[in-house]
Amino acid sequence: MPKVGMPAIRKPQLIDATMHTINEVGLQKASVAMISSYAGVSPAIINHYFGGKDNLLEETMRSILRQLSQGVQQRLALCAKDDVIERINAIVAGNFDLVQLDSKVVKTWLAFWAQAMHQPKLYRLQRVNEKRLLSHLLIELKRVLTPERAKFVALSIAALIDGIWLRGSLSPTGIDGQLAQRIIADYLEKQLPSETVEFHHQRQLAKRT
Amino acid sequence: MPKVGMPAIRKPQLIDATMHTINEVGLQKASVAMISSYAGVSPAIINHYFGGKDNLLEETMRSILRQLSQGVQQRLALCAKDDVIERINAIVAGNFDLVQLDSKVVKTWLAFWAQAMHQPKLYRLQRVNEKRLLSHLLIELKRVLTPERAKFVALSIAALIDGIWLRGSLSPTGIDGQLAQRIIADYLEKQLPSETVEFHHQRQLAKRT
Amino acid sequence: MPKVGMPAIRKPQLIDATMHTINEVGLQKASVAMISSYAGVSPAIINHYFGGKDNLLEETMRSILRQLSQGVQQRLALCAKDDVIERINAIVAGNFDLVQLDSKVVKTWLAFWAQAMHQPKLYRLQRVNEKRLLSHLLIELKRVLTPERAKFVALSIAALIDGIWLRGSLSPTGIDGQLAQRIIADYLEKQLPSETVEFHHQRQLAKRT
Amino acid sequence: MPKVGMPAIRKPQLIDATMHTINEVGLQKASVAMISSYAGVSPAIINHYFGGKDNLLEETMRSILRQLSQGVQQRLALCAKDDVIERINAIVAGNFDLVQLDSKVVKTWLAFWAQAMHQPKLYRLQRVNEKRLLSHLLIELKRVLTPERAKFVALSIAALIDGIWLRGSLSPTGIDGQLAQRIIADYLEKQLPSETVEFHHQRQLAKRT
DNA sequence: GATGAATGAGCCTTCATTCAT
DNA sequence: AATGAATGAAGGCTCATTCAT
Repeated sequence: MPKVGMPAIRKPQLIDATMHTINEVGLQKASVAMISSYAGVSPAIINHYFGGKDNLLEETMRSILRQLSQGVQQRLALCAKDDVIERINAIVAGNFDLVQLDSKVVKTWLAFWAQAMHQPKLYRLQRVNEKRLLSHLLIELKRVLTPERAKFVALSIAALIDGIWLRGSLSPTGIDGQLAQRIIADYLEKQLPSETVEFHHQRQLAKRT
Repeated sequence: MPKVGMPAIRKPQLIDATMHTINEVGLQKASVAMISSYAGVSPAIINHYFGGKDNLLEETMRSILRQLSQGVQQRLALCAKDDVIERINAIVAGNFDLVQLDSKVVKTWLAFWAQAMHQPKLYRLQRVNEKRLLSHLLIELKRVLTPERAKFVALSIAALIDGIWLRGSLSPTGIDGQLAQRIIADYLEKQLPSETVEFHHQRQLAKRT
Repeated sequence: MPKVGMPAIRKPQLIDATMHTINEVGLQKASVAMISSYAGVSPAIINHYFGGKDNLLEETMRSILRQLSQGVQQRLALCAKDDVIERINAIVAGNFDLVQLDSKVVKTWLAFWAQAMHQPKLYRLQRVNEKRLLSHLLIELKRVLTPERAKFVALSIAALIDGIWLRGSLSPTGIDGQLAQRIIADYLEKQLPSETVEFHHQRQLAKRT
Repeated sequence: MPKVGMPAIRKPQLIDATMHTINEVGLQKASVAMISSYAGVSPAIINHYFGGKDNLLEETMRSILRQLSQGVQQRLALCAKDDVIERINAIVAGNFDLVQLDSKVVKTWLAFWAQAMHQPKLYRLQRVNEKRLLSHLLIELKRVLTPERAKFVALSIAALIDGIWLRGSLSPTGIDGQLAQRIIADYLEKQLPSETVEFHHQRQLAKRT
């Protein structure tokens, strides 16, 4: 009987090695030889477990997106159903989760974003993710704004999230998640009806006591 | 008897071919063979004029940044010195110039952005550009906001610009420059002192008559 | 507690899988992975039972040759000892046995023939087989022809057998065993002494009544 | 200006190296590295001139078939139009031309024959060649035999040619072209009408005086 | 100035085989 | 007995670059 359960060990190990390698040298130079050598295994292992480099890359992207999605879902689950601002803050916080701000993850993500334009599979993954963010935001905003205005604000917030993230990715100091949340909170206060804002503030005060 | 002035012909020709090729197949697969074949010349030409592929890529990035910079400068020159909003609108418009929204340019830029993280020369170019945008915005905002607040708003606008641009780059319908300008104008109205906004609106009305 | 008698099950199973795979993708692409996967077992099994791919291939060739030899022997055993033509027909029929005309067998054989030139073990197998055919033919022909003439005719018949087989191997309609037997019977009638031919015809007539 | 006319030098050189290598180690082990090393050039050259190994192999097969075809055509051109036997002998002689009997060519051909079953391009080449031989023979035979009988005899001669060739390919002494011609001449004498045979013999006698 | 020839390094992948379980 | 894990070697191919012409 052979060693069993290795896939469950090797797959995440190789995905991590992939992100590590992309972080170090970039996607272009991230060869299977480099990735596998970082993982301390033979290059052939990648084909054994993923059936090719492309699949490994796709699974790596998928892994990042899964983590992002989970981070948002978990935060939303902890929120009150009726505090729109709190819920949007949760969505934003999920997108600036510490895991997502790790240099390894940031560079991998950006590399895939550029790559996605020329690789249908990655493109689809990216699009799904992009639409999910918008959809999450819209669900909340529609409760306090007209549909048209809700869409406008959702687009703005999504743009702020991605913009801050993109600019931070290139900054030597990395992405400032706290600043991101402040910027977006500030934006929200000015866009949402005052009752919504008031309601949120009072809930926050209540929490602290 | 060498033909004179060839560099002035060949260099832009090859830079254009580079963008075209990146647009078609992505940076990863954009080989010198492909680029030169699109330009209708021999691969050796690239080394002749640029001394290597890396330099060609750098010059291509430089060319895009130069165009961007010029677009902003030209628009600013046409603005009143004292209408902050008009000037910021000009900066935004420059960043969403039709030339910059061309698929060729968008994909090339994004490719370089991802690449910049692992290539010092490109990194420096990108940083300069990034700071220039912020600096342009700050100059205007500081005239109507506290330094601290000005920085906060400048970062937000820069994020909105890059975020809209990034999200649009992946969208099948491309980047919607008009929407971008509306989102940012809306943001400005809510962030700037009411006198500043009033002043701008009256100038606009005056212009039309 | 090892299962006993497994070799007797596994070996033919793997030999059959080998022929099947060669039939499907050719000898070049018939990897142990493919062969074992068709057999529904692990690739390591092949080394277990045959000690390597080369041995498996050799055993496969041996298996085909054994079947061929048996087919001829069985047919000869049913013949009258003194009817030369009937006996030669039996030899020919053995070489065009339905088992030997199966696409799997034909392609495997041809692949080995080409291979034999560069692999001593296969070469020896092939030579033995080749000589056996000639020898079988000579034994019969020498009873009715001069030794010199017998050799000449034996070579011709062997060539006809192999030629028809080879040409048929490439034909989309496969090998026409019936036509082969007619061609060779026709050839024999013109090469053998008329008494021999007469004797054969009368025996055939006698059989039917 | 670059070196010109290299393709005309390199292509035959590489095709020759291919046959040489197949002769030495067989098609399976004939890697581009080996072939190019024998030709004294870099492996990349093969891609430069043939665009891949497959094309090189195909061109090699084509080259052999072209030579065969030319050998037959040239011999036919020297024959009297009305001497059927002489013409068939010419066809046979063309197939047993010294060039075609070279070990290099024989092994290459056999390798391709086996390969052809799994590679459409080679298959087509082989089929064309096979049909051409039959067609050449039929043209002559139909002038002296009924269509049905002509086809029967043509198939027989083609089988004899291929069979003698195939058996000789495996023989340590190589292919005996002279014996082949004697066997087929003998066959013809017994299959063709006596006038045809007579006419041929008298022409031969006349030639010698 | 411009080119096709030529190359060496590197990449992804396949594969026969070994090994621990 | 049988297997999946794992590997090192090798294969075909791409590519940026150099060079003679």
